[in-house]
Amino acid sequence: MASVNKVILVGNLGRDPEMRTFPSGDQVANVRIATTDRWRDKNTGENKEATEWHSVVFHGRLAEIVGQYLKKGSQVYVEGSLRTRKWTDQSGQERYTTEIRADTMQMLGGRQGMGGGGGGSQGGDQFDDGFDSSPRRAPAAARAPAAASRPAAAPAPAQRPPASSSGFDELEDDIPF
Amino acid sequence: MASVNKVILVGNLGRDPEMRTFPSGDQVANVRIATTDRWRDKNTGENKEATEWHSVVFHGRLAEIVGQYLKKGSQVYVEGSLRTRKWTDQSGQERYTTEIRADTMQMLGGRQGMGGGGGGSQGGDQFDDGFDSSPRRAPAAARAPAAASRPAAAPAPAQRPPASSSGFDELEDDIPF
Amino acid sequence: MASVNKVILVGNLGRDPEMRTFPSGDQVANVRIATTDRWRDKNTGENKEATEWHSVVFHGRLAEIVGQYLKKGSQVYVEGSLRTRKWTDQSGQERYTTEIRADTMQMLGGRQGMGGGGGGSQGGDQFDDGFDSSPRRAPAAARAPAAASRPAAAPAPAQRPPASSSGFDELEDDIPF
Amino acid sequence: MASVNKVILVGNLGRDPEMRTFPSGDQVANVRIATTDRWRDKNTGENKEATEWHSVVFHGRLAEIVGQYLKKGSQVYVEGSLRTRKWTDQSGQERYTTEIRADTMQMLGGRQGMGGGGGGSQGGDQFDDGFDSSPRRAPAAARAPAAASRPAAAPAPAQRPPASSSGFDELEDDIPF
DNA sequence: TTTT
DNA sequence: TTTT
Repeated sequence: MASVNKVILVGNLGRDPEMRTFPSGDQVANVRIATTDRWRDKNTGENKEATEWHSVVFHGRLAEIVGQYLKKGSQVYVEGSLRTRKWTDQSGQERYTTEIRADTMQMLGGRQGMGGGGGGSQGGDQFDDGFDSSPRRAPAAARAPAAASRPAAAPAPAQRPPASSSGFDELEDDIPF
Repeated sequence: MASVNKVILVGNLGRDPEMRTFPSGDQVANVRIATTDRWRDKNTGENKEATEWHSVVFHGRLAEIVGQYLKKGSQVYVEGSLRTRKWTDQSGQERYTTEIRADTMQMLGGRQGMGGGGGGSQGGDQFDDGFDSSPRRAPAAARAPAAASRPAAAPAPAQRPPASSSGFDELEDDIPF
Repeated sequence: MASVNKVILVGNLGRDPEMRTFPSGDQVANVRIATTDRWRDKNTGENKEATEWHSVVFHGRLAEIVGQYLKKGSQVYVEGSLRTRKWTDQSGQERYTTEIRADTMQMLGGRQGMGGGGGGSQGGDQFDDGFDSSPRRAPAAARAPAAASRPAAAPAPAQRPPASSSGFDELEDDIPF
Repeated sequence: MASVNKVILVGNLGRDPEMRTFPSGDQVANVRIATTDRWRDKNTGENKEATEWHSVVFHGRLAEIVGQYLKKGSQVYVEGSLRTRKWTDQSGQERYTTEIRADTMQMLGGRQGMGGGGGGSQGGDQFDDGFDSSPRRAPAAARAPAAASRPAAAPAPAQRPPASSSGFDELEDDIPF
């Protein structure tokens, strides 16, 4: 059946990416992204705001880029799809966590939000290392793998949802997100 | 801070909408929408598929339209934003549910998936009854209220997440979704 | 520089796709898609509508699917990017034509709008023939080539814009669109 | 008929906005936005890039914000819809120009790209003057008017397309864009 | 937990 | 005509 499952976010990282590396060398990056709505209350005239936090998962080459260039505070554009994972908590109850699986990522807003220590000329945010995460013409490696397999994540008995490991069988380093 | 929080879905209703009506007459519609990915496994060559289920909440005039025209199986285009609600389950544990708050809705694919009993000419899906849910030029009533207030939903002590009631204080009829 | 150039359409084909085949066997499909806005005039209370026509270009495997399954009247979801081509008309003047280069396509709304003669069970629109044009997990062949080259189309001296032939050098059959 | 006509851009202004003011005081802003794709050529291995230029039209309160805060070089997120206008050139020939009518706008990337002279703390891009152009909860004034009427622009006899003036009858100051 |  |  024809279907579309698409998420588009522009927001800021709440903290540095959580990286996990697989024995194969493949990486997964988990990131928390904040989006904030601001509006004026019709009745009271007050300025209001509400922040939404999103869990975003990056795979493969995209994860590497995230680990290398993003840090707490970075502003990013992310395009991906929703995935709700089922897991079992300590008490044996089924629980659900909704994540965004990223397909593309664009760094926004100059170097101020970039990781990697390098100062560099404020105002730029270009990658000069041969990769490209443009939505349309990016090399395969800079986008999510197009037709990855989709095994269920092995759920861990935890109170917090287990880290997403879609598409991989073993974790070298399982930092819960 | 500049931010974007946008979801676009094309999928089918898993069951009829769950409607709730407020004393004011305002309505909320909760809907489960399925999106299905199909792909061929690179290694085995097998055809695979995975279905994702999304909880979508409609308010106001949009909710009325949903209640009137959509039913189990209806194919829809939905545009909205992600909202994660926190609630407390029976055992006192904090839990989270992620929903899509719909801003616009478009019925797709002819009358076959429409509610309301009417047969009508198969193949069409035009509305000729004066409302309009077009993304760009819809009358205010057919889109989500533009600058609604955003009080926290009053969480109910339940094992399932309480029905979303953002923006309203009292439920006339609280069907858990 | 970080950038995003994205178009999302849901609309209907104004006529059957125009197909062109290259000596290599590659195909290009040109399609005209109508989107219609309806709204009620604030001042007069009249119902109004305006139709927008979009030129959409499909390449490679996507073009083949379009040629095989879409026809006049088909309802489709298209995701792509904007491209403005420059060409020279008969009088030597520079002119510009804006097209949407499609990355993904989803057929909507049951078989009523499908080409290929087959009747089939009205109401469904599932493909069971091994291809997949889902936005996320589609096989490479059903999406636009990820990193195609981008030579300028060779402009033809015509009053109408020449057919788009980005990425190809020779046309076997040059039907102007 | 159900339809969607949506454009999402992240790019930079090629020059300062062109502002026009109507006798009523309403404003229109015309902006040129560049999006750039970069990719590595599969065959030659060369880094390539192509820039696409988009004409974007803002109305009402959004136009005012654009005039006040954006300038050449500003990085923006724009959401809108495609509109192709027909006009007649000097020689009497019908010509077409495709524009993006903006519905929402988000400034990206800190103050480095902001107009208005003010230096301020680099890295910020917040508005502190009571308006809000957030996609979801913005006050009506900061988004495009929801149900504006849609009269055809009065075409001017020019070699370049006449400036877009959808929704307005008279121009106080007609700077061609 | 971000950002302004 | 932008940006890196």
